[in-house]
Amino acid sequence: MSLTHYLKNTVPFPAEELADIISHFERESVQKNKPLVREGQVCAKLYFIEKGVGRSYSLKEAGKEVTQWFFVEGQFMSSIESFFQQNPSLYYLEMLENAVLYSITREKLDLLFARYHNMEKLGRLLSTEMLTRVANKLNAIQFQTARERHDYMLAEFPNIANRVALGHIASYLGMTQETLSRIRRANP
Amino acid sequence: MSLTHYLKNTVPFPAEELADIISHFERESVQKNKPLVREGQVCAKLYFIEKGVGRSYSLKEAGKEVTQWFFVEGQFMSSIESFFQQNPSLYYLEMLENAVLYSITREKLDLLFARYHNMEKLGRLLSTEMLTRVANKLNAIQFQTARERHDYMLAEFPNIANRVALGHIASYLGMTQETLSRIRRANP
DNA sequence: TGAATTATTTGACATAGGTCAAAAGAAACC
DNA sequence: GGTTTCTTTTGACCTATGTCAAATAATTCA
Repeated sequence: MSLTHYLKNTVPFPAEELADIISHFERESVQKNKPLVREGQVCAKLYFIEKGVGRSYSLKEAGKEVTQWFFVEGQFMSSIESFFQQNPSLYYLEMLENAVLYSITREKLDLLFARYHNMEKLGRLLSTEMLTRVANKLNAIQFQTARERHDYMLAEFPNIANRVALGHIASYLGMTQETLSRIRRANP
Repeated sequence: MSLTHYLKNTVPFPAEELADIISHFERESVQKNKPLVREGQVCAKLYFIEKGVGRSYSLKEAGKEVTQWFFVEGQFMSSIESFFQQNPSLYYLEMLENAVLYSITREKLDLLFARYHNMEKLGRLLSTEMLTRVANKLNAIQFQTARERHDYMLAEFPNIANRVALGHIASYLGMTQETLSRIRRANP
């Protein structure tokens, strides 16, 4: 889904606002597995994914990678707390496939928030939506068994199973890859 | 903390905007343990807590209550997804102490969002802040041991331990009350 | 294509935290 | 103030999922 399309569908921007907003984004082609942000850096940009899948992850003891979130086409991607609070990021951000992104810096975004009431509304709606998604995952992680969490994931990210490594999904779901592998075997 | 004070501290509202905004809220004294919202109802109001502690919780098998979140003085409280998406609430909402709240309906809030760009910004900032909090809890629940989660809770809700029942805190932290009791004994 | 690398599956065993039951302590109420 | 009710603690035992290690399977790339 294109950025223009996405914006129009979310808030009814007048054409000239839309054009100005889009003009503040920059198109980027990025290669898979090249970190967009590293842990400890302040995340400088908010990305919109036109094509590709991305993830945020962190390194635990013994260099073990733990995936925190997946981002797919038609979604915004960032190390959200870092980008909005300008704190050092707790996560790495990378694309898992060669991808096409549209990026915007914090300054430009703030300018757009201040300039257009509609844009501020978009920001509010996106935050609220993300809040709902994170709350859903929290619910899954806190109250569901490994198998139920696997089902939650299929609903939240349909078809991601075919695009990303089992180990990434397992850590996203808070289980080992051995456990996920056994669940897949048991679930037809 | 009063609502006026809180609003002023978050976004620099001109005095007349502030007065108009405040006038759309209603002061309510509510008794402890009386549900403000029941599971399955659409949550009609957003509350600001001037005095008291509240929680959201749901009923699991065998009528077991599971606390999902705590809300303290100077915070907004609601069944957030229900209030903003107008879906049936997944949770009950109640105060755990006799309390003083300021409430606003969705219609009035939407009117304020549309009327004042500043208000939209407040909404965005609150969403983002809540998102950060939920993400922090998710991180704790997913990656930390029972003992570390207990420490996370002390940081997120300092001093709540003295105000609410151990069983409520245990279920909030995703552990049994027996486990929380043993942690408290072990941690001086 | 075939060797090297990386990802997934399988098996044997360990453990944090759960469950169930009962005792001890607090709080509420007549 | 003593009885009832609710909350917290303690103990014995159990289980879902983790850990470690090794065997397959799938990808990558010379």
